Amino acid sequence: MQADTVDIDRLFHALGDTTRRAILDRLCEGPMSVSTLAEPLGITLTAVAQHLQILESCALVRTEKTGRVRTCRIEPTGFDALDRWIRTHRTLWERRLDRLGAMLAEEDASS
Amino acid sequence: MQADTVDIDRLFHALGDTTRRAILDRLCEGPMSVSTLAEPLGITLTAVAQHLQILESCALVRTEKTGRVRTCRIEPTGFDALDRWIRTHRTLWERRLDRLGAMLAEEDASS
DNA sequence: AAAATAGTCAAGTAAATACTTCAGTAATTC
DNA sequence: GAATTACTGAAGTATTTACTTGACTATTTT
Repeated sequence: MQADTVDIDRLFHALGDTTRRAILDRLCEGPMSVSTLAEPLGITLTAVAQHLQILESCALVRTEKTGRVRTCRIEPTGFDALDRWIRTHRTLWERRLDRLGAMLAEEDASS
Repeated sequence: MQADTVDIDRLFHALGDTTRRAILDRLCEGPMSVSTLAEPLGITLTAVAQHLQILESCALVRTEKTGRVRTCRIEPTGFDALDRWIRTHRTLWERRLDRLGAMLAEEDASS
């Protein structure tokens, strides 16, 4: 497993959870504290902090503590990595499907 | 949780596993049987079949049994759903970041 | 300085996940 | 028709995951 693979693993894992996607969606409204973020989620502050650690570990969120308040905001870096993965794989898959299509067309022509 | 959300949950979960991504990558070479697919993975046929069920349940793979052989191939439907999710969210996030940028610019101008 | 607020840390728990083994079944091949 | 091949199904296990509680620290507010 290469270094790059680990990141993609973490990214997909991070995004595979409804609560974490809800946190990301919420952060689209703008930067906010952990408590504010937690309020409508119906889970403990501790749980939210745990989710934030995961989101931060794959560069989907950035947080910064000032005084007693930790402010969270969206970080596009992780998102870019995901986008790159998708683009690469879409290309590979489409190339494959194109080849398949060409093969079928050839079969048709020769029948 | 809406129907759409369930699908995205399953998609990300499916892609968050190294073995399943390896299966997808392998299937770029073309359609192949479960045994052929399993051979270089170093896990049992049963485990591979379980992964395939997951990949099939979110339309990343399509399989078809003829005789005693089940042939697996890539299915772009699930991939399209993922791409849509990414595009939508990229837009939302970028819009937010633009607003932030504008706010910072305004601050600069007024100081 | 006392009380309230915002978050953190450690430990525990229930459920989910990625496997396994072993015993089938159905389709080929010899 | 006997042996082999390709897969399927049920059941079990170790690990991970998403949470919880409760005790703690550090920062504001009063």
